[in-house]
Amino acid sequence: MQDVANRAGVTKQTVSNVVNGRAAVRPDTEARVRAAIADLGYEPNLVARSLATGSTMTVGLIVPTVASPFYSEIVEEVENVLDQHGYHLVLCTTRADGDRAKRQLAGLSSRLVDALLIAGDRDLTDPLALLPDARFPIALCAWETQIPDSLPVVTIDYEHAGFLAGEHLRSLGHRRIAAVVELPTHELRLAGLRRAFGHDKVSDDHVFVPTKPTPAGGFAAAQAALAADPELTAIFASHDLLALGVLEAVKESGRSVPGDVSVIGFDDTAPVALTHPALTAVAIPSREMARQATALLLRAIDEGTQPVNSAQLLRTSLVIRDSTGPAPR
Amino acid sequence: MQDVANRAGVTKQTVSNVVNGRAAVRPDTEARVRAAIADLGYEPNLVARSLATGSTMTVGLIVPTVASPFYSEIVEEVENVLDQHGYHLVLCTTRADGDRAKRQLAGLSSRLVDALLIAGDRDLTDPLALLPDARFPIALCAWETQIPDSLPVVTIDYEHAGFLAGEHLRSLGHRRIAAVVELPTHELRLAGLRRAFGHDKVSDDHVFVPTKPTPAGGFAAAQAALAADPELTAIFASHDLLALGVLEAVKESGRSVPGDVSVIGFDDTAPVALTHPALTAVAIPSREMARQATALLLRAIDEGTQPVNSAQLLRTSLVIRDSTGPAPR
DNA sequence: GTGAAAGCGCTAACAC
DNA sequence: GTGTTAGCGCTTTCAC
Repeated sequence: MQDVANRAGVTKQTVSNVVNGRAAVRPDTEARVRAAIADLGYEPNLVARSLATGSTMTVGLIVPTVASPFYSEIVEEVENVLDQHGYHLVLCTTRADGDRAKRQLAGLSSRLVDALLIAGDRDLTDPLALLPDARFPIALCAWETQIPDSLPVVTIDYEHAGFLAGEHLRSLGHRRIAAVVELPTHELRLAGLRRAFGHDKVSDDHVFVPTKPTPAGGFAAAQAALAADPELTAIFASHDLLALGVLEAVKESGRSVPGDVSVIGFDDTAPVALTHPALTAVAIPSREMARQATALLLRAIDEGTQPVNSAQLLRTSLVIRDSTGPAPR
Repeated sequence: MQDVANRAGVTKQTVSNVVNGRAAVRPDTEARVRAAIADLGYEPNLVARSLATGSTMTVGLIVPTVASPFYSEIVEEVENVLDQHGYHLVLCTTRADGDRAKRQLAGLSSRLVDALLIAGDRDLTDPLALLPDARFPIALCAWETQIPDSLPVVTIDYEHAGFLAGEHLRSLGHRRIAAVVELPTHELRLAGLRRAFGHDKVSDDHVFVPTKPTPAGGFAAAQAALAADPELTAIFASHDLLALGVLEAVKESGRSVPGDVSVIGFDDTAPVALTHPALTAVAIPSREMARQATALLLRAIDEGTQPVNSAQLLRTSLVIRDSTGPAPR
């Protein structure tokens, strides 16, 4: 920068003004400076700028994984918003590894980021205690388990979403159902389902916990469910990837969907609209959550305050497609 | 830091030594410093450290998208390797937007990152000219179109991979096939397919370009293919997501897979092993590419040199599952 | 083993 | 409009 200043016959400060378009600079001076910048191939050092300004123009995002449509949609949406505002994204995936999550949290805490968004409570329920004293804004999104009231959060009412799914199945006449549910992560979804049916109708022996959060996991769990009760007429899956596997398992067993067995998913991410039959699912506004949470953080950065500490619950809705129908007689 | 030093009755330098475990510090001094750190809740400012050391412990990754299993696997693998070495990941997705890609490139160029990995050439073939003069290591991976010889790259022989798929189908007796191919992105894959069959066997009117790189896109393209030539016995899809849609479209048309029509995919990402029938696919070692490219960069950072400029081609293989079989008579 | 001084490259605040 | 001065929080070098 000093070199540029020398070459243009000005001071560093003027170069800075030109680069940042901040103060008014006389056109001919600006031209000289720009010429010098071009000649020398000068590019400002953002680290130095960050040290001087105290802002890194970077936001951290912690997600459980990126290899699931739900979270990859969130990542993309967050990055969209950040990009629009000139911010960069530091991505951390926790991968069901609490230690890793803690390590990442510590790493980001040291002023590498201007704000932090934590999406999904899978691996980070505990270390959250560390957070409230951070010196940058933090927000949570897609938070399912006990919502800490020390931090702002944008999420949905997962219990209600589960209830919606249950109500839909119940109103179609289903009485004998199974649930393929990741536990304890998705226990609220299950609780909602049970509220719709009455707890006894979805007793523990009709709840199947997949070994992996993948279609394969859902497939195996659904096979177990059908083996345990061949008479069941509907299966609830606690998220879309599981539902994909459930759908296959039901079809594989020779049953028709939804003629013999109805299948309902959860999240309504992009891939499920194309299954055959197209999957009915509770739609979670993941992109909207990501947008709002990110906006919350950017506003907080702007105003130099902690974000308003509120719990914002977005609405969920049921997207009825072709995988659910009336219970067979 | 000065506060900590005062409280412990030492200088900033000693605090620095303690924090970094660098020089030898007398145990009692260290204890006093650590106590002061704990009391004051001191955390080192990484930005200041970066300015002093010239290293940000951050690597940039540019990918077309994160909402596809192929790239999300790469992102996860890169982050794994970085995490192991104490590095952070700055993620940029280009989203089929050349301008956005250019902007991000420019943003990262200004010493925010210690190295840059560009995976996938979808949106960044052009601005690559800007790169060679960057002052940090850069590497490419999963590069399909003309490989620039100014930068190191870890990729596969896409033409050969396409050839493998073609050979497989040909050896099963298929003669009348269609290809669902993203163009121009995947033209090498198509070229390989054609080399196996002879160009005339996969003429342009048997090539269908999906409107979107999703299962839905593959579904529509396969429907068009089947409508155009109801007699075809095999369909090649230029990547897995398309193959998922192709599979559905074939089944939907009342044909059996692989009895009537064989389907072969490309990439062999996790989801395809669970389709029914399980998808045969050319396996691309995406995680291995990501690992090697990342390792290349970390080594270059370590040694303070540009990475060795080589084109490394990993091997591909065919994973034969249940979606391909002998051509019907 | 610890301290003192200098500097990383930039911006902020004010004087001219 | 532009120059001057100070300082962001750390590491580096070298003297002690």
